[in-house]
Amino acid sequence: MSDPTEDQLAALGTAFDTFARRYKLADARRSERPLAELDKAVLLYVADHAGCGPTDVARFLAVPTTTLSSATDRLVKRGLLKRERIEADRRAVALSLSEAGTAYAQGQVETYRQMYMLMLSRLSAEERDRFIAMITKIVYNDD
Amino acid sequence: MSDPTEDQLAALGTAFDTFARRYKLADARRSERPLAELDKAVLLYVADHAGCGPTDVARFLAVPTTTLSSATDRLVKRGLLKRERIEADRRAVALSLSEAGTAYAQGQVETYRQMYMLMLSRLSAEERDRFIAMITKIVYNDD
DNA sequence: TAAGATACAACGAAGTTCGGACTATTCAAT
DNA sequence: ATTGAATAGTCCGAACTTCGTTGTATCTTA
Repeated sequence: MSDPTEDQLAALGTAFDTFARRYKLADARRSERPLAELDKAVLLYVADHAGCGPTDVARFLAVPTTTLSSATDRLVKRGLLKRERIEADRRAVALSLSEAGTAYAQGQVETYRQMYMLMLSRLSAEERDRFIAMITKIVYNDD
Repeated sequence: MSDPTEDQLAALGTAFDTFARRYKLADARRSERPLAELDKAVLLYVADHAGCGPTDVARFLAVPTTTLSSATDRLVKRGLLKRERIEADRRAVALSLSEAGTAYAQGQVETYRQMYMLMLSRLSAEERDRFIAMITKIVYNDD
């Protein structure tokens, strides 16, 4: 298969660039100091992996464990995250969201949902499926 | 036109999520301490807008001017950016890239180019055009 | 020509990242 | 059983970044 043309590459570049600046989504909880980017990522990850350990999260997000420790500290301090020692391995800690953390995560997810909605609404019904299929291919079929 | 389905929204969400983690591109100049995200953005902007002022950049990137001042400071200190008083308005400063800055920017652009290349290479020739058309529609036709 | 708007920079407080050192456990191999 | 190595996490502190406040020229305009 022939290579993409320079025009295509350039077009994709400007599109992504604009994209990134445009869809810099706002925080759920306003008023309070917004969470650090990392903290939000941690929250979202734990939302889908209740009981996981800090190391799991650190590996997934590709940050040093000490950095992740800071993040969980902040989240616990804010009452969004729970840290519990577990029986099976007493060195380990199990992370899970508190009531408030769950609410925050849901708000965040909802915000994303609306953003995606807005994006897809620009495409026709058939285009939507095609677009999703393509971006999925790009994301997952990469060596 | 009917709304996107929940399935579509969910699929797009996971795709983007993975996308963001996967394509966290490395820095051009390794070895030295990597530039802050903001600094890279500034460099890329100035590369395309030689002679612009700090305020322009700040507005474009949506950060406070003081923050941008810090960024230009760092860049100047590293020898990547030049700051020059201009005649027309002596309060103003004209930003432009130094030799090294230009090299850095080019390296960065090249890295992006390769990333886009990798992405598009996953699609067939016709898909590429369609994909670019769609993402462009999404990015630019948004209220 | 004085009052106000502009373009920036200096300073400093508050926060984030992450390497190094340290504690508590668990595992593995005598 | 015992001990030496790996593991899970945390604590500490240095180096950075962000951004509000304050201050300084320099236009602008009434």
